[in-house]
Amino acid sequence: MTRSEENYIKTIFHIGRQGKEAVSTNSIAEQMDTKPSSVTDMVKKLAEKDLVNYKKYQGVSLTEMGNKIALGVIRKHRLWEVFLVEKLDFSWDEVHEVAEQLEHIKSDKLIDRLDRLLKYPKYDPHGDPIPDKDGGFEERDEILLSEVPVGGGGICVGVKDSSASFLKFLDKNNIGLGDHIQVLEIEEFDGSLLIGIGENQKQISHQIAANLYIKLKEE
Amino acid sequence: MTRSEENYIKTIFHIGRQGKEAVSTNSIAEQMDTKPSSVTDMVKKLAEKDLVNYKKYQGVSLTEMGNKIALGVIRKHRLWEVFLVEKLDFSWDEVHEVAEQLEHIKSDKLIDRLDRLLKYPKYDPHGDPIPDKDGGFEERDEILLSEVPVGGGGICVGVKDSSASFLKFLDKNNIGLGDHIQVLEIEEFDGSLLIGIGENQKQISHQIAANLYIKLKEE
DNA sequence: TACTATATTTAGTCTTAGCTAAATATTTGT
DNA sequence: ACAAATATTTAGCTAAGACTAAATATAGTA
Repeated sequence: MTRSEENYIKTIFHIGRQGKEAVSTNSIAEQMDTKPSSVTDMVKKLAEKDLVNYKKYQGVSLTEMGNKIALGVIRKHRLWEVFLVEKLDFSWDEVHEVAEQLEHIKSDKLIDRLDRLLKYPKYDPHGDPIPDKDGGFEERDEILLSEVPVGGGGICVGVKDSSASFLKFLDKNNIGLGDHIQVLEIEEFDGSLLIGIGENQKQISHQIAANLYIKLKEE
Repeated sequence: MTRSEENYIKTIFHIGRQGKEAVSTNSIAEQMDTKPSSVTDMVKKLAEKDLVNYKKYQGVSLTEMGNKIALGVIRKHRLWEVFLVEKLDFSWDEVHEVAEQLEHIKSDKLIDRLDRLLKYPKYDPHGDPIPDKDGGFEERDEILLSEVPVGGGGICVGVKDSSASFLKFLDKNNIGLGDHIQVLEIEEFDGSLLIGIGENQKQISHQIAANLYIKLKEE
């Protein structure tokens, strides 16, 4: 697997939920900041290797094998992110770029030992689950804060958008994973929310709420 | 800098002592397991970028800039080796391959923080010095065990050959960095040595001795 | 349903970094 | 000093992965 092949596989996985859905040539091109024609070329090559299912004009999905590879790359990416935050004191908005490089390092031993060093973490710094060695996923039952009705609330467990700008915004506003959040009011006009977070109250836009994952309080 | 360019620069540095000496096209090709014609191509490209001094048929040396880049790559390589051994329990014969990949990761912050995590090590697991951020080297006054006269001795501080096979041999024979070694006899016939190592005595070939660096006991 | 807009693929080109074979320099040995 | 051996460079080819422009398929709408 070349670096480039791995990146295509990973992107196909991310766009079609877990690579099961067929995704369009254009969506891949857009996501990877490349041209549709380049995507077609690569997709043909991946189809040759039985990593994707591809029929002209019908979109692409991952095969069993392709899925395994995607999960492997994602596992590496997320473990490195944990490493960068836990061991090297990176902030959660700084890790992505570097992890994009580190995820392509080839060494099973390296990644197993890294996993051990980090004490087998289940989630990365953005709350995304880390696949285990066999590609097993721990899906959480979480919903977006924008879906929580007035009066409801829970623990903030993840972000949907993990762009640096969003993460920096959260830092600036003292919103982080593990925080207890309650929805106090929803503004009819623009969908903005008044939330209780810890001891404080805050007004946040609908867009913010639509990018925070909440685990509802049990029972 | 592409990965390939970095590897050429690094090789030129290693062959000509610190890149000062002009090295031949063929020696680069041999070291990198590639063809002389490929070396010529790349060397021209590096000369364009002012990273090497190159005159047709006269060999190659590093410029100031080329030297800086070489030291940066070597710094990264050796720091990663320390990380693999210290934090992930790799053995010293396993680190090279993985470090060859890790040395090309681009992030100043990453390498500075890694340095800090490892407590600013001065030497890698094979006893080779780690350049500091500005390319500063701490050269040790060390000599090869094969150069030590009968009766002399000191501390084993490094290996010249760091191939996996040699390092495994040393492990098998309980010879490691930090060991105190004394030369008791040198066999005329084949140059093999009888050495005292800790409490024990051992017979080793000239070839082994010619690949162990010794720091002579002071005064 | 037919026409138009959009999505996708094909064909041909470029760059990087390799290669082989042939040409040319340099070095060495007598 | 000159021929033979060796080292190096040049020329032309290849594969991966990208691009542009042109061709073709699909989808949306009147």
